[in-house]
Amino acid sequence: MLFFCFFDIITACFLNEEVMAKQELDALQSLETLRHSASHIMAQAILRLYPGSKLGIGPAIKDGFYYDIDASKPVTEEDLPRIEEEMQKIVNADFPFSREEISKDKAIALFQKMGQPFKVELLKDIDADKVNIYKQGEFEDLCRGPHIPSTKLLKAFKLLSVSGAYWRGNEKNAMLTRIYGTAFDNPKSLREYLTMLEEAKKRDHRKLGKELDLFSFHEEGPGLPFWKPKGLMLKSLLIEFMREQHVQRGYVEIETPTMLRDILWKKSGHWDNYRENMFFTEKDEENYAIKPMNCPGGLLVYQEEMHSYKEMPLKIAEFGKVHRFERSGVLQGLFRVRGFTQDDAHIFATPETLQKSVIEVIELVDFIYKAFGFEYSVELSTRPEKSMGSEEQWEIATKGLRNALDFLKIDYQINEGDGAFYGPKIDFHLKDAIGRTHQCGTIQLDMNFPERFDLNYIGEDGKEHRVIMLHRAIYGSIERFTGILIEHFAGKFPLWLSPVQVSILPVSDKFNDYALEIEKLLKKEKIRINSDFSSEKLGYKIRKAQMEKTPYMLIVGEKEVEAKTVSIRHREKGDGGNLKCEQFIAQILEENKNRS
RNA sequence: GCCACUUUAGCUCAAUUGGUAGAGCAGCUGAUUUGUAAUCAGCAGGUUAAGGGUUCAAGUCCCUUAGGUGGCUCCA
Repeated sequence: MLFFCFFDIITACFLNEEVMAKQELDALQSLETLRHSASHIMAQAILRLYPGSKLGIGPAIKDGFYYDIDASKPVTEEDLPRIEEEMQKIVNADFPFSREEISKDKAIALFQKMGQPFKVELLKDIDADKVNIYKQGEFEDLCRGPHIPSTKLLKAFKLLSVSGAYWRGNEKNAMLTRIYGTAFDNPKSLREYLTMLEEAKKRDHRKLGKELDLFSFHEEGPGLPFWKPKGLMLKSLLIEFMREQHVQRGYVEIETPTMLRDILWKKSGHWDNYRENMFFTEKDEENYAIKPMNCPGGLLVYQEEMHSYKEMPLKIAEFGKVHRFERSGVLQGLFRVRGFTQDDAHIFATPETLQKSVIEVIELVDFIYKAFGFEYSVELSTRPEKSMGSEEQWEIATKGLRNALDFLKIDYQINEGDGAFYGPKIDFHLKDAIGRTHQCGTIQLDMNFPERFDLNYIGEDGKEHRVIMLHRAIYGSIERFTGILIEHFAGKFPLWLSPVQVSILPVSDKFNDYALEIEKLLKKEKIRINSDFSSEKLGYKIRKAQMEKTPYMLIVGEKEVEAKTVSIRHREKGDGGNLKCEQFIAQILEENKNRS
């Protein structure tokens, strides 16, 4: 079908048969090609409007494309419409994309002459004799291709934002201007994508956090969230949910100090490897570090006594508040903060109990994520270049994780060389209501700490053995997870998570007493309620409760007082008729219990 | 940290080319006693993020600081 018209002609001829075979993949590929061509067209437009600009790279990315440019004049978001107009002219001109293969030396000379130093630098790094030059109209660019046959095929595009980006991502290099855009093969898809972006903006947890009065930030503490009553309720409920699971699954819980002397951090290796990200404080000539992780403190607890293989796996949880110095530019709402609570746990295992322990954690992750309606994907990361331990240790450790995944028949992707320096790990990426993914849960096998802290247990043979240690977090950062939940539910939390579950709305203050009676009954059942005794009309009270996204509204007036009932209004289903108060309580308790 | 943008009442936003800072909502007071998404009236609310400069005159132009937003290899 339409697929190959998006390929550059030569490639298309080559791939013709295969293309037919793998339509889906090729649809993706054609979109990628289209976007890549869009980035070339944008570069052409920019060179027209900003002559003398130097081009970096301009790839297609997941949802669009970008081009990095050292612009001759600063480019701001206000300039984007003009650039779009110029791009449209290029599209209308129907320039064919043509490919030419030339020698690398010739290409270097060509781009030198064109005054494109970044391209020259790229060329010098290319390990081939021949390179491709793509041309459309007066514009030519070094490019692997493929491209669409003609500029006219770019039917739906939009430039989105301008930002800074270091040349080749290195802070020591020049800062270029990166212009982001997106393109689709039809206007409808583009519209849908832009609508999705709008939708994402509406459910931005920073916006909803303010509107729903959940949390705040202050200049006095950049990256340090303040939890307000309703937000803290959310956070506490998440912790409570996890604690219930801990009890079910044989965890114990501890709490270790927020700050500990530097000697600990020197021993743990944080002093050498993580100091840049830590906060420090000093008193009586002693240096203290505010903990960026809970593990070293937890290890001191482990070390307090002898451990037997009989207690393994030993599962020690800690909802620890950690602080990390994140660079000011990377802070982002609750997603990236400097102080956060982890649902941390350390599991100490023997080689015999390792696999079982991993399986248990994976099952817990599955249970928790499903409770929120998240789908998720799993990644296994293996030994990186710079790492500690023997090949054999890594082999056993990685196999332990892999066997657990295989045992549970879980699909996972392998990230070769992406593990931590101290061990392999399994990461969980959850998918939210509008298709975005977030990395949250992690299981990391640690071969470093048991060595450094000489952590042992007494085996069946009466001898000391090195213990195996797992770090695990399921929410990850509770702050971040809360942010994700806010966006996932767009602020409409399920009943069990709603800070206010029921609003009681008397039709007029004549019925306040009856409302108070109902309130009492609900409070007894620990239902979180909020009554509106203001002298406003019912419509106003409903609107207010509705905007606060309260799941249930109970309207009480003359009819209800007489019949001893409540009129139920659900935030989405609307008027739900009248029920006896006890009936409503039974219903809501059931819903609450099921976390549905 | 770096690049660009940004910061006006508690919140959302106005304020011609530089010429006395406004509105809605929220708050408070009063009236109203209300039936499924906003009752009416009045009051109060600001060193325009902070500091400096240019100017007869700065919310508006320039500089510094702080906060926020979008980004900072998804590798021709």
